Formats: sequence, C-alpha cells, structure tokens
Amino acid sequence: MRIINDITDCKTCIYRKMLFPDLSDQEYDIINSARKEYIFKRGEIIRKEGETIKSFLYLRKGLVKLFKTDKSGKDQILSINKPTDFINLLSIFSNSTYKYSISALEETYVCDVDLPAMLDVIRMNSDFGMRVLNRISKISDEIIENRFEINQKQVKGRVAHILLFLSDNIYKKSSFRMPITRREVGELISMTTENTIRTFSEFKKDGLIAIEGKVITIEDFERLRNVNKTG
Amino acid sequence: MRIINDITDCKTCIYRKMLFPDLSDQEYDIINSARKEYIFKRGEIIRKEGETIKSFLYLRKGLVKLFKTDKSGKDQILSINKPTDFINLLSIFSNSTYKYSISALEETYVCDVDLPAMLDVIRMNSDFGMRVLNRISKISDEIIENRFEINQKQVKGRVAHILLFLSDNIYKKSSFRMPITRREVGELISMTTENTIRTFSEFKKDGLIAIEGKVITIEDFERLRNVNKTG
DNA sequence: TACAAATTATGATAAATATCATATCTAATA
DNA sequence: TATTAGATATGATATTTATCATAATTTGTA
Repeated sequence: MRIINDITDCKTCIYRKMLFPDLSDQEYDIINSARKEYIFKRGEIIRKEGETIKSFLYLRKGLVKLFKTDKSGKDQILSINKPTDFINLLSIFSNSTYKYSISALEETYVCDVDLPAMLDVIRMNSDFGMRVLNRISKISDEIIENRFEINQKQVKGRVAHILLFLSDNIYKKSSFRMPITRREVGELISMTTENTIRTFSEFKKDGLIAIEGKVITIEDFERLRNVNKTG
Repeated sequence: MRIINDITDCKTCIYRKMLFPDLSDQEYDIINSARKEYIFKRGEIIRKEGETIKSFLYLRKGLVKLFKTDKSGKDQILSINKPTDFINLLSIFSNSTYKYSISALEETYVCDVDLPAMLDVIRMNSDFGMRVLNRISKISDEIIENRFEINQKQVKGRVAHILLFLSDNIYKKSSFRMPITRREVGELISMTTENTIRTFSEFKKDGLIAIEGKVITIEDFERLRNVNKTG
C-alpha cells in the first residue's frame, strides 16, 4: 500500500460528476482536506474484519472483493466491487467495526475520507447525504439479491451466473482475464474448488467458453444464459 | 387488514423511547399527521414485491417474514422480524419499489408513516436520521450475516441455528409455538421441506427438542448449540 | 533460471441432499 | 360434522456435491 501525496482535487476529479455534482466550495474543501488517496497492489488487504471504521472508502480505480473468514479459516466472498462504488457498505451506519475484510484483486486506487468530515457535509447537504446513502445501500441490496439468485441454482447455474456477472457488469466484454481464482469463485458461490474447476472444464468441453491461461472467452452467450436460468 | 382509527399519539406511545426520544413537538406533529396504523391477521400480505414504496413501516407488535418468490414460484425467506424493527429494509433508499414481500406470521400491528413526511423530519433532525438509518441498516446487516452463517453449515446445523434464533432472539424462552411451518423453515435455510422435517424428527429422537403439536421445547441447549457450531 | 508454492485438472469414492411415493395427522371451512 | 387442503412423517432411490488422492501446470520469487 502506498499513499499518494500529490492527490487529485475533488473539484477537478473525473469522478466528480458521479458523486459530487452540486457541492459548494466550502463543502468540497471540507472533504478535500479530510481526504487521503491510497494505491493498493493486487492481493493487498485494504481493511480487515474487526478494524475500527474511521473513514468512508470510495473506489476510484481497480477491483476489490469483500469477504468474511469463518472460524475454520475458510473465506466466503460477499461481493466484488468496481469503481465507483463506496466499499464501506452499511456497517458504516450500524457498526463501529468492519464486519468483513476488503482486499484488492488488481491495482486499486481508494479515496479515504475521514468519517466526521463526511458526516458534517452530509448534515450540511441532505441531498448529498441521500445520494451517498443510496449508493451505499445499493451494495447491500446487491449482496442480498445475489445470494437469493445463487441459492436457487446448483453448481452449473452458479458458475454461469458469475461468468455472466464478470462479462456483463465488470468488463462489458466477452473476453476477459479472470480477476479471481477458481477457489475464489467457489468462495463466491458456496462451492468447493474442485467442483468449480470441474464446471469450468465442462463449460469448455461443451463449447460455452474458451480458456487460455487466465483469459476466459464466452463463446456461446445464449447457451450460457440458459444454463444460468435453468441449471 | 384493518386500519385503526383511534391511533395512539406518538408522544404517548410506549415505543417512543426506543425511537423518538428527542423529537420536538413540531417534528412529532409532522410524523403523527402523516401516520396510519394497521392490523394484519396471520397470513396476510403486508407488502408485495414490486409495489411502490410510499411509506416507512414500523413494526409495533407481532411477527413478520420478509421473502422473495422466484420464477418457479418457490419462496425464499430473507428474515423474520419482530418489534420494534423497521421492516422496509434498505430498499427504501436505493429503490422505488419493494424487492421482497412482507407477510404477517401472527396478528401484527404496523405504523405506516408517509415517506415525504419522514424524510422531512430526517432532514430537520440529523440525529434522528442517523438513528433511523442505523436501525434500517442493521436489518440488512443481519440478513447478510445470517446467510453467511447458514452457508457454512449443513442441514442439522442450519435447523439448530433457526431453533436457537427463535428461542434466543424472538421468544427468549426454551418453549415456544413454532411461528412458521417446516416448509418455511426450509425456505429460510435453503433446504427441502422433507429434509427439514426429518431433521426435526431426528432432534426429537435424540432428545435435543420435544415436539407437542406446534409447540417446540428445547430440552438440551448445550448439545443443540454444539450442533449449531459443528453440524 | 530454478525452486517452491499455489493453481488447475481429473478420477474414484463417500456423503449429503433432493426427489418421489405414500400415509397419517391437523386445521380450516362449507 | 364432514370434507378437504395443507402439514407432518418416513422410506426408498436418484442426484448432487464433497472429499480424498494424485498429477500437471502456472506463478512468484530467491
């Protein structure tokens, strides 16, 4: 992890319009002066379950996973998040400590705004508050919705679900480098690594996808979407 | 469903201290005049997936389930909620329509406050807003946490989890009338009705619980907690 | 480059869970 | 009260998934 000293001013940030379109100069200054920017390398832990929540985290660039570790040491992945998500989740309002960990799946840029400063601006500008709330709550909603989907399916449907999620939501391409290992796919869909791998092999054999090293190409969207629905 | 015409004034409501300890008279009046109170009988639907969210719902008395229905018509229960939960969940901030349905598991009293009035008071009183947010976000957090727990376990552990949830969190007694059928227990823990029933029978045979009609008595907490942890 | 560790891969088998069938019991209601 | 739908119960069997074992391949790093 590396702190960026020469940070971008929020006023000129390219993401400004996505979140801060209507703050006053004073409000910008409060956020800007309470803000740090960090780069995390692939594999680095951004926040660990149990740590005190001290700031809002805004994902500027990169890809992260939110996960929990059970007593036996096994991980369960709650979600994969991309720019420009807030990755603090709801816990920021209901808990003082993180209930999950966050780690970087690729080089990731995070804006870190001190909690009190952010709450001050939310209190000053309730529209901004609602927008933040809206964005944060969407992440919880998606996790719940996603678990609902996953729970209805069995292995093949679950793997298809994840492949389509990566293709449709993250990369918006039919060909992409897998950002997570097969084990992690398993942690995301509550399946063993072996069965996840087997399913990838089967999809390849059946011509649904092509696998070249880490690169996956979806070759038959129609059938894959069908497996997602029915399998 | 029946509307209560002679509704309790928030200022004198016994639940006041749990949520509204510090509102001004003006703020009370805004909420009070935008408020209705309903009684739902056991089995009645309180809100249906897809309906427009028009109000905050506060559970005064009773017990409800939040559930989603998939394409094939099967239900999945997200959570069971008791007084004095807000039962709107997060969707209230991130969606305009319900993403799940709510139904009454017993006679249930619900306070229904128009959304715009509630948002006005939240804007006027940010401490109140934070308290509401805190309460709502806790429900989402609990759903996520609960799924995490359930996913790690297999049938026996899952059934034990639900029995202990009902005993520890809902009734705070070792003996209680089951508020949901075995099918619904299955919908809550992602298991078939048959396997859920079989597990109840097995717990009975092993002396962990006693079953008399709808009444369940936990007879051996220690072993049941152990099954919850390990099985 | 070479080594170690992690990842992907696949087979054989065991275990868990779902499905189908049938029967009894219970609760709602005409 | 008689009827019926739903809930509980249990067995037999099929299907799905996990576990264990072993090997090839890839990746990170000394």
